[in-house]
Amino acid sequence: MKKATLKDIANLAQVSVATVSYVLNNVSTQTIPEETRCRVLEASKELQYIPNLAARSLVMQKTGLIGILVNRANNEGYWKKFRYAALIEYLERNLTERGYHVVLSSIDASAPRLDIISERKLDGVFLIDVRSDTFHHISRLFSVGVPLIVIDSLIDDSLFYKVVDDYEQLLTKHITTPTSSNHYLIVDDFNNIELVSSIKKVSALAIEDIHVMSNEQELRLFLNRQKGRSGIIINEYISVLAAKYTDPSTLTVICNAGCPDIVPTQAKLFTYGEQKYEVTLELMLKLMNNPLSGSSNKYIKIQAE
Amino acid sequence: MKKATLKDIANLAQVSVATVSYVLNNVSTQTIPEETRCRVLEASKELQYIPNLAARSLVMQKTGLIGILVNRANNEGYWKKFRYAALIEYLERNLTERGYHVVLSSIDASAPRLDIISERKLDGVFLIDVRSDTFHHISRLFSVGVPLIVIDSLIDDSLFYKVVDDYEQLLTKHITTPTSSNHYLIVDDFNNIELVSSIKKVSALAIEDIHVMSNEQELRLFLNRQKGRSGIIINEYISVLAAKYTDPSTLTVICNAGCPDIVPTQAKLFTYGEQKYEVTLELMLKLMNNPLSGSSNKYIKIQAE
DNA sequence: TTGAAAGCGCTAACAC
DNA sequence: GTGTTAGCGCTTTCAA
Repeated sequence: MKKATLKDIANLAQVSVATVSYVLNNVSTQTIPEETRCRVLEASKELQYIPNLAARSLVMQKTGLIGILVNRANNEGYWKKFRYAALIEYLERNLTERGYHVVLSSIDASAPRLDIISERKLDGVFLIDVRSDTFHHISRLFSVGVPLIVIDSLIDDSLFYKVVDDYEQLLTKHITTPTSSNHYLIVDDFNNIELVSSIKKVSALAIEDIHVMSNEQELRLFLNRQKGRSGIIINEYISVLAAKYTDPSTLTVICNAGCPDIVPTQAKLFTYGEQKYEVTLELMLKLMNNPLSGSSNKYIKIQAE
Repeated sequence: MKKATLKDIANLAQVSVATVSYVLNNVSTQTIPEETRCRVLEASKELQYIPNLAARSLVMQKTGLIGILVNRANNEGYWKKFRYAALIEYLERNLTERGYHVVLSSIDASAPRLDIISERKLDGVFLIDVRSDTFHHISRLFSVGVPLIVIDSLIDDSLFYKVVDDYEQLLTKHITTPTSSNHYLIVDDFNNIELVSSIKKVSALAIEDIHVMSNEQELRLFLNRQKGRSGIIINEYISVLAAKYTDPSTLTVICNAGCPDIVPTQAKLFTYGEQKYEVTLELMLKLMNNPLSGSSNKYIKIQAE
């Protein structure tokens, strides 16, 4: 009933553990006669051998584990809770497909502990919506040399790649045209306040026309003050809430949670979706193959669709 | 630049690795004088020591890894994609809080490979929405003795615990009362068809009054045939879609995705939520402490709120 | 072509 | 009290 090991196979097949390892891993530098190869393979099948990846990791210095670390605060609104569900699902599914295993871990936004990266010897890390004021904790990780991609966070740092939606392009070119600037804007409440500030700024709207999401009550109060105006909302889940208090046809929704389907039908919408996920994934795969492959510009800006 | 190990600390503190291990793990059977304890602690701090959990796992035969395995098919509707986002978030957050690390892995619903459980030596496993016709692959895992909880799946098996929403109680007691049975029902498309069948059956509705979700087009056609009737919908994301084609005030929504907030405001709703998650988590914690703690009834039925 | 053996970093039994 | 040492299961060098 005990799990079979290389040793068990070696015993059964009457060879050494080394040989078993060679066969099972198809080591190209070794030439094994078909006869022994078969004996080993058969024994391994009979014993239902499954390798122990912890042991392998120890010697290989590679774990095959990729971390997705999401900054979370207590009692988040559901729009925050679901904001990264689609991204996580995409990354996980594609990484799993490629033979990696994904470790999902929420980290306390106000006191991030990233020990998991070293403890588990993660081969790569996605760090999502991180506060920049806590980011210095992380800089020492670079010495560890782990490929790390920061998502949805503006950070003053030149070491790590950062994938971030290009709200500027969207807000200035497509939405707030000079001729129709009588808008209000509802901004998603990212943990990374620099991102929030940046969005506020590029919107070129007055302070009183901008609301940063906090809770339903505040949202309602803000919307009540905007009667008759049209609005831009970042995060489709927030738009669902907003539709309770204002006419959806006056809304333009910027979908950053990968679920445009829930946007009220009368609203106009833009989405950051699949494409963002693809870019993020490809970047990670590239970084893991060649940790030093680095362009000087570490910001990857995603265009909306 | 290289990661520090116990040996490095031992060298620096002028003690043996054993002593270092004792100190760092607060081994109660050993009595260490304050003086050496400090030396070790200091050295460990200076070298920024972080334990290698792969090595520890190897000797302890415990990895501290919990798997959340979600059956997924290709090209799923977004209602399926988001169905377990809240559950996963809850389990992950609470498990992480307790010092475990969560491995998230989608497995191909039509050809599940559960090697990950043995490979990674997971200490516990949640298996979500699994097809029963592929479940026999799994039975041998019990010999491994891994605590495994099956979620949202009716399975003919007496070994594993199964957490499942009690649709029967809800449908018979609360919704389809004898006096108002002129309903239609839209059922979420679980991979576990036994669950779908069971829901159909307990609803006591005629075949033509039941629609199993497949895609938006089919949903629309079905709803067009139900003009003027009231309907019950399982899965709040599907209800959003349905609201495009029918009057939301005629709908009763059973929320199984943890996001009742998106349900159209005019609709009536029931939810399976937090409570389900708590029960699932507690069961796992219990099972991990005492793998043999088993009541004979392996079905845990969750009541709606 | 095969195998003995060193060692990845850690724990714990046992000797001193 | 502290250190020595035997593993945990695996890969890989080097010798046979």
